[in-house]
Formats: sequence, structure tokens, C-alpha cells
Amino acid sequence: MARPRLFDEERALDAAMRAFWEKGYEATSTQDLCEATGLGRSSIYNTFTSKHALFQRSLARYVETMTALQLEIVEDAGRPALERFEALFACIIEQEFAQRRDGRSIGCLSVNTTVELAARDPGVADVLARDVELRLAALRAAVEAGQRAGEIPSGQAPAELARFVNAVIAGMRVSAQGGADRAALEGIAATAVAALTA
Amino acid sequence: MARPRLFDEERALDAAMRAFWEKGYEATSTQDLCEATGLGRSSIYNTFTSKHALFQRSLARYVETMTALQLEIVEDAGRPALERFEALFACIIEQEFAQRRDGRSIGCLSVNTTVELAARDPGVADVLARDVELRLAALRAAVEAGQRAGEIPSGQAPAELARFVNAVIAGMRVSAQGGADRAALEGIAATAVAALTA
DNA sequence: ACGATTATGTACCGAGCGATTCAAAATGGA
DNA sequence: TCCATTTTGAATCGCTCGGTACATAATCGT
Repeated sequence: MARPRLFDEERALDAAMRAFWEKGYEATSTQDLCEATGLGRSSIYNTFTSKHALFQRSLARYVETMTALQLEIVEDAGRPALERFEALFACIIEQEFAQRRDGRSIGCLSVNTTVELAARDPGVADVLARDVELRLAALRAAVEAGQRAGEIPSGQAPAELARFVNAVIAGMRVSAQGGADRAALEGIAATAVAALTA
Repeated sequence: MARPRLFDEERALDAAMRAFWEKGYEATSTQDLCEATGLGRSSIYNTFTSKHALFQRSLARYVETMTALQLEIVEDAGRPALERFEALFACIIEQEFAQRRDGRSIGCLSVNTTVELAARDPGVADVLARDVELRLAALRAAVEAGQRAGEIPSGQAPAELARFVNAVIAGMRVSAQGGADRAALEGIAATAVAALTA
């Protein structure tokens, strides 16, 4: 019925997401996006409407895949809760050292976007807020499971510990972007896990 | 000998710092800087050379004042170490709720800059790295003091706990920018302090 | 009072920004 | 085979970006 696309939309979205992830929203130009995706300007605007809309789709894709990956660990009922937290931290460290640019971590697109845009872009802030709630709920459930199993003392509120774990993850990502090495991140994670059993 | 300035350089620098703090480096235009400082373009470029140079001076000023403020708390030998950590966290929460824009936290310029620029601006990364080292050293010393006093168990390495505290602070700031309320931040801080005594 | 020197405001620079226009190319249904 | 429909690439849009040029204003040592 009409001319078919010469590119795969999902692959293009992945490439755009990667560009935003590495450079941030403001610093990534439409030219950068053309080069990263391999598409022409027309194809990008025809498919994704605007730079901002493309960013929103990139961010949505990022939080979906990343949160799915992490929830798989956190919600794994077959493992002791504490072990799940350990695995979660290990996963974040692994990812922090897998995704790099010029020997430095590029962090986490959610954290980066919270810092760069959350204050002045309500739409973006909303996507991020939803994601945080989803992750906090999973962390809270894991804490409760740990408390029922006696691995985690019942003294502290699960919601509080969930917030704590989430904050430590963000802090680890900022530390990685600041140049912290693997041992430093592992130390932070170990201290955080120990805090859960205190 | 020549025409004197009509403005105070320190005040202008403060205003510029505030602008960068609120909007980030990329999103702050030279026009924004003119409006924030009240200076004309000529005066800004004549005094600060370039947007980038002005940002570097703003960042340097920020880390100096902020770190000085926090070190005063952390290095207060007259108080028990644990109390110092509690006061440090309280100070960060207070600041996070004092410095806001449109009801949302604007975070910490150091953290914001680490996320936005550290990966692609070596000069800026260097300023941030120096500051982190300075703060880690003070935190480490406080941990050691706490361990000598028996408030903090000697099981964990002081450097590790220092890194942990620093990461939690960054995580709290990101959480605040993501919309976390005061109770949430206080919960995170309380859990972190408890971790030190575990 | 003058002149060397610096600050200031206005106008402007080239470059790059995000976004659009439009003609050519490519498809599948009729 | 031809046409309605969509994609594609090139050219270009108006605008704002960071930064500069320059004439004018203001100062102080002499």
C-alpha cells in the first residue's frame, strides 16, 4: 500500500536511548540522533514526532527494560530475600561497569534524567515517579518476605528500608560517574546489605 | 585610573551559580546568566571570559562553601562521631528543603554536575574529584574517631563506611529531586546511621 | 582639566539548534 | 500497469546559541 520502512523502529529507539544515556537530553542534538540511529532527519521526525517525544519513548523503554530486569531479581521468591538484595546490588555494579564511555560510567538514564529534567518537565517526572513507585513496591515486598523469614529484623518499616535501598543504588550510580572503582561500589553495597540485617 | 565596576563580582558569581544549580549547565543560556546576575553580556564576558569559565568558578565556589559547611559538622571533635553523622544528614535534608524551585528540590550542584558533565569535561571532573577526596577524608576521620570511642564497631574499614555515607547523601539528593518527601529522606538517613553502628 | 584605562550597552557575528518543506523513490492493491 | 500512500534525502526554515566589536561613559593619577 505504501513504501515500507528501511529501518527497524525498535533498533532506532535503542540507538537513540543510548545517545541520550551517554550525553544527556540537552547535550544530544538531533544531528547526534541521526548519526546514532543511522536515520535521516525526515525519518526521525516522521516516526517520532520531535526530539522531546523521542526522548520520552527512549526513557519509557529504558525504565521498562531496566526495571523488569531488576524486578526479576527482587521478586525471585525462590531465593532468600537478603540474597536477592545482594544480587540486585551486584547486578547494578555489573551494569555500571559494562556500560561505559571513555573509561567512565554513564550511570543510569533514570537517575541522570531525574537530575537533569525532573524539576522542569512534568511529563518526564511522571514517568520517573511511576517507575520509582513500582520499584519501591517490589523492594518493600522483598523486605517483608525477609522479615517473615527472620533474615531481616522487624524493627524497621519495610517502606523505609525500600527507600533506603533505592537511594543507595542511586548513590552508587552517582559515585560510579564520579570515578569510584569496583571495590568502592562493592564496599557500599556490602554496607547497605549489612544495614538491612541490623 | 579607570572606570570602576558597578557590580559586586562575588554577588554576580553567586547569582550565576544559582542559575546553573537550578537549570544545569547546558540548559542555562548566556541570556539566563545576564538576567540572573543583572549584568550585561559585555560585563559577564569581560569578567568571566566564557560561559564555561563562569561555570567552573561557580562550581568551585559551590564546593568550597558547601564542603566547608559540612566539614564543620563532620570534624567537630567536641561531639560524638555518631552525632556528627546524624547532624550531617539533618543538614543535608534541611538544605534540600530550603533550596527549592516550584516545590521541587534542585538537589546539589556537585551531584548534578557529576551526572551531567563529569564524563565529558575533564576539568570539571577534576574539581569534583578533589572535592570528593576532601569529603571522604573527613568522613573517614570521623568514622575512625567513632571506632576509637567505641560508638562504631571496628569491623568495617573506615574508608568503606566513608564511601557509604557519601553515596547515601548523593542518593538522598537524587531521591529528593525525584519527589521524595521529608519523612522519606529522614528514614533513609536513620537507616544509614543505624548501619554505621551495626 | 586632561588622558590613559577600564566598564558598559548595543548591535551584531557565524554556527548550530530543532523542525519543516518538498520532490523523488518505493511499495501493494486495484 | 498505474495510482494512492508512505518513506526518504536534501535543502532550508526561523531562531537562539555562545561570543565579539565598537562606540560611549566613567573613573583616577597627573
